Amino acid sequence: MGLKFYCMLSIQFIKENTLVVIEGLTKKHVKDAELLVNNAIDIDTRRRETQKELDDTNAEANNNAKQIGALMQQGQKDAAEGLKKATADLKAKARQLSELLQNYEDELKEVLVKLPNLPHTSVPVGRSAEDNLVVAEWGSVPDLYEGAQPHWDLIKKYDIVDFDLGNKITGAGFPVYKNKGARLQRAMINYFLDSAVAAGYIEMQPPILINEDSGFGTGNLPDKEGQMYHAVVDNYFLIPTAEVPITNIYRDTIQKESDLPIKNVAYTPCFRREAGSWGADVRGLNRLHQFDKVEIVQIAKPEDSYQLLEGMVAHVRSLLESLGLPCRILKLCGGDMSFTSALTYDFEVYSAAQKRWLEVSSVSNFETFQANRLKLRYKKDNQTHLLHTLNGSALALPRILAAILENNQAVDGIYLPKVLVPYAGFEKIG
RNA sequence: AGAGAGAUGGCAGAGCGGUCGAAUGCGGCGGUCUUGAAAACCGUUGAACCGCAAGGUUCCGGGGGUUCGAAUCCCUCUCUCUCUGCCA
Repeated sequence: MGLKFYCMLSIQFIKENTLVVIEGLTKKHVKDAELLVNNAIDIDTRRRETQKELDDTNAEANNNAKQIGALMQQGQKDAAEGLKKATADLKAKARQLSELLQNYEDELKEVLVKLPNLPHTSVPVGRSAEDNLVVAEWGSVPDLYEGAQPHWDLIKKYDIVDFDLGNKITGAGFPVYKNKGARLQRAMINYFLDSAVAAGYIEMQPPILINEDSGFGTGNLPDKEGQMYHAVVDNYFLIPTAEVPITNIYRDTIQKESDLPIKNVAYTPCFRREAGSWGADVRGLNRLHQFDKVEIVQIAKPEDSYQLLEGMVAHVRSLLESLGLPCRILKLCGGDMSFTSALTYDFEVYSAAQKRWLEVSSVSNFETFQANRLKLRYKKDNQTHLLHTLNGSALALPRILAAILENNQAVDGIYLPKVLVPYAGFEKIG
């Protein structure tokens, strides 16, 4: 009992905004949205009726128990015995009702868990990546010299990332960064962290293994179980992103209004099994099982969250501009958005030698979808309300590295973006 | 890893099986006093669910059990602390 729901959209919201919900779900291409929603409301009605009946039964039993206590003290044993019997019957009835209630709750949860978050009204209609909206684009693709190479050749040429060694130690998708490759990576981590701190984010260093409760909190369990590495002996999971431990810091809390918004930044390695997503065009640093990422997270009052989302977009944009990479921002359409997101901007850099856009950041507002699971709330006018959670990469490292290597290559070596030189301690690879 | 102790409201800390959602202290909020502040004094102060409301139900680490009745008794799990061992 109590709050055992791990559902995402709250049933109250669905009841009060049925049409909006159906419309939103349809935009996300949920099949039979109307049927699912009506079914949920139906189950909830029965659930509430059962709960009322159970509460009444319990109230009566409690009342009896009090009377029995009083009778015993007065020494009226016979009267007490009679009441005891009646109360035992009530208990049996309550047991049945609470089983029934549990059934309804499970049934409801089963339906609700299948419903994704509703898209923000500004989300473009569409089914796939093709329908995403380009909302900004800047920088120009460099003219590469004759004989320019894709990054998977460059890393061999300059001996800065070694996949064979990673294979030997672990397996595919676990590269070893060497020499200036390792130093450049470290430089980027520090640069990204410092930039976020300068923008008002509080830096955190969370655990990179999480327990089951945390996995449920951010919605990575049970759905994406197969995507996380699992340390079976202790039943811990390796994080797929810093979002998971950072957001879970605030699980099951009631925040003070004056502490909002909360802004955190964290660097962590990220681990993804990427089961089933290995394709022909996945080469080199484009997709890895372990990679480094700096993540920004905000927890905000509902009325502020979209403005703060724009602030996060601006922050990521300024990072990318400072690196001098050609870049574009996409507003994802309903069909391409994640299950949990209400609005997502993807950032892509153009990697000149492989002639491809690479996603390097994804900035999202989840509104109350995660907060509902997390029980993350704040108090206003003596009432508790769910908060909004937002996060974004700022930035994911390997693809940035790939783009820098490819775009900045010259006959005599690879030149680092100027902002990274003081961090790296060198200005050229090769 | 071995031995012992413990888990109660924002924190600290009480709680003979019935009158305990829980004493007390601190903190928070509101007020009196004050030119203002402090002090002092008064009041207020957990969460979820059902209900228009009155009110009701549930929650004292998690799960299960005994009982008419459990924060209080029993079982189990998890976690924390102290001592011993081991080790970045």
